[in-house]
Amino acid sequence: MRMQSDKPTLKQMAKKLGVSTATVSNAFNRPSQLSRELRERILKECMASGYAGPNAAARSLRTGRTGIVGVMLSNYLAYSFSDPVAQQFLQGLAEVFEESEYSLLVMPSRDHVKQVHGYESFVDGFIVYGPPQQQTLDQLLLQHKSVITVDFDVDGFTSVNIDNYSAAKRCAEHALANKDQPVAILGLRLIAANRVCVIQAEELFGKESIITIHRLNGFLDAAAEAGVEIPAKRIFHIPDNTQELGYQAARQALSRSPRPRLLLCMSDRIALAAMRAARHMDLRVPEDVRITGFDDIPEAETHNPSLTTVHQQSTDKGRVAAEIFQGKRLDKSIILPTELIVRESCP
Amino acid sequence: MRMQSDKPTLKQMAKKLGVSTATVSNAFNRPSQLSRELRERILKECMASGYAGPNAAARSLRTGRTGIVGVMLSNYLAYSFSDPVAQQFLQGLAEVFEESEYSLLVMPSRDHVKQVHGYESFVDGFIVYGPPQQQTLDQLLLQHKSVITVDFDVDGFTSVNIDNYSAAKRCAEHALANKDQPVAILGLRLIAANRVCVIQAEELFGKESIITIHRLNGFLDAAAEAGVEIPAKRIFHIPDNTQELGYQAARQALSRSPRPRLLLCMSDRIALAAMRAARHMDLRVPEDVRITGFDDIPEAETHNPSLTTVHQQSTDKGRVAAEIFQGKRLDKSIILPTELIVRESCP
DNA sequence: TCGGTTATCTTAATGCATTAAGTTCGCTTG
DNA sequence: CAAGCGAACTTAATGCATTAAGATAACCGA
Repeated sequence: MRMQSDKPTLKQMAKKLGVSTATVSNAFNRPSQLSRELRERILKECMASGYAGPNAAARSLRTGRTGIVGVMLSNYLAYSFSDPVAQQFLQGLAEVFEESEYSLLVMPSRDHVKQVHGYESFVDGFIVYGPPQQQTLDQLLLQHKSVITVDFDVDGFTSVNIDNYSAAKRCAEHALANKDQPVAILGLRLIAANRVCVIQAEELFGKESIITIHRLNGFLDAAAEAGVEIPAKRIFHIPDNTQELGYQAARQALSRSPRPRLLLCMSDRIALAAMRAARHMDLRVPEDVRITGFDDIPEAETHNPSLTTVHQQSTDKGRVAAEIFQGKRLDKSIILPTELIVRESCP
Repeated sequence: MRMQSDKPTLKQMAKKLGVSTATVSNAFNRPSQLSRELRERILKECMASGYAGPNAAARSLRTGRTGIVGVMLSNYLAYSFSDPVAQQFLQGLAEVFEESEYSLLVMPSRDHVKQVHGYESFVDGFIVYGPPQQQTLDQLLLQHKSVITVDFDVDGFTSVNIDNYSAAKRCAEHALANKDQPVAILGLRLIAANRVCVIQAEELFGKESIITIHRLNGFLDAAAEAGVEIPAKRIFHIPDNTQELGYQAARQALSRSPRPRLLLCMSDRIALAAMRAARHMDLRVPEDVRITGFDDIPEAETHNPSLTTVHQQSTDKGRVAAEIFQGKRLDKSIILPTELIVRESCP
């Protein structure tokens, strides 16, 4: 196959300059290996000839590294870029990787086929944020590159995570202390359905690895211990962490009779949407309905009323993942702390 | 140099399977070129042997493409991921590229040296968001790959932009209609200083290519036409689009005597910070001070009081850039429309 | 039965650069 | 002055896969 472009190659430059390829290569990569004058002459000529430096693919082929980290986001990219928690995570990642030689290759993990047989395997390793499909995981295992998983655990990979169960339980314990009933749960990605709905208890089997299930169990165990029953038909499944879907679910939940007096939400976004829904239904928060969130995104504090929620260090998750990836930390897997933040929405 | 890893290669797999390398390659890339049974046998054996597919660097070396788009953000990555406008832009990009074969390699454009001699040149082309250093631009020109610039224009590159001058002018015309004086401008990245300060008129020379200068000129021309004077010492430079810096600048501006009765801000983030500053100084918006923004980020609408601002289609910027990049649009450079949105902060 | 397809696989040229090891040569040093 | 050394280059092996073109055998229609 002929290259359509007529970009010069290192070899051509060497010939034109009357030096060896090694010397041209060194001019770009190891300045100490040649005289200053020659190096300058080479760089000047390259610039003049439109040679922008060694071909990255060829270089990588030789050296075996690319300087690129794959960031696999367990959702559509467009979605991830709009999610406050994912944004904070990316910020943390970027902060650390930016200081090293690494660039970030962001990719969604939905479509496993493209990813693994595709050009994405350029990367030196992966940071996997949220659980991808099993098939994608298998492929990742095959690549034997370094892989850090975030917000889920898989045997054989180092992970960065929080204790979702305990955090959720702690939050629910606080919220349930006032004995308000009934209680509804606005849950995120509990089952496979792609619309808002209540769940069937048996649908949850075999999904123990998902963080939202951990949170659900935390809620339910706290309820059980408090002697409060939360039937499956008061547990709502929301397929994605968006305002719109959260609003929808909240309206449904708040329309049930008897009306819930406490909404346990699995994310701040959902909780904020629920507050909006409550306002539109002329319900006061917290007087008529108490609401708790999860994540502690910036708006949780500034919103009126402010949101009682579980604080998690999303930015640190990114930082830590990046540091472990680069071997700047000795930890194997790590569990970051969380903290219950009590504010106005559920005092 | 010996590879430390013992990953199998396509050649080794071919040998082990007793077929040619071409056949193994075809098993991965062109299924129609071999029998179903053989293909399955090959893929199975590869999986079993831990061969995850053709080496991306080698493949790319042959084919000349990588399936990766470089997204060059004119700032620190961590910053860009936190900026609402950049986020929307990235969403738009992601939406379109996600549907094609492309992955996104995000990189900051601060440190030009690494970028261009580095592994980043893997990409098939660049989307450059915001103006990078001149040196980076020169390097980009050298690479003769396809380059789309966003929010700035450079000869030889296709661009996606808005008419910052007219939009700002239109906004200022509206705001100045009520003759409130004095007026201060909270400007973004007008000069090189890395702290909040007022500008010296002569510092602006030679920076005509920057969008914030266009906005500034729009503000100033509207003021001139309205017969309002805005001296340099009432034009504030804010080095980055953050709440904190915006707040700082707003406090400074509102502390001047006589106190400004109108703040023209170059971004919504700054404007929102200014509203916070005003509140902390017991000033009512818009009664005591009117405030306008730029961008129309989501919070502009939900904030109380809501923000008068210039709406720009940030997500579309990303979409359009991605489409042009892929040749799905015939446009050369394009100017997206903007719209003045009058809300409570400056009715 | 025979030339012509088709399906299936192989041969071998090629893409571009890195780098360990080797060569020159001028210069220091005992 | 011979040996030794360092600076400045060159040689050549190597990394891994793609793909046009060729080979082979089975199959097809007349």
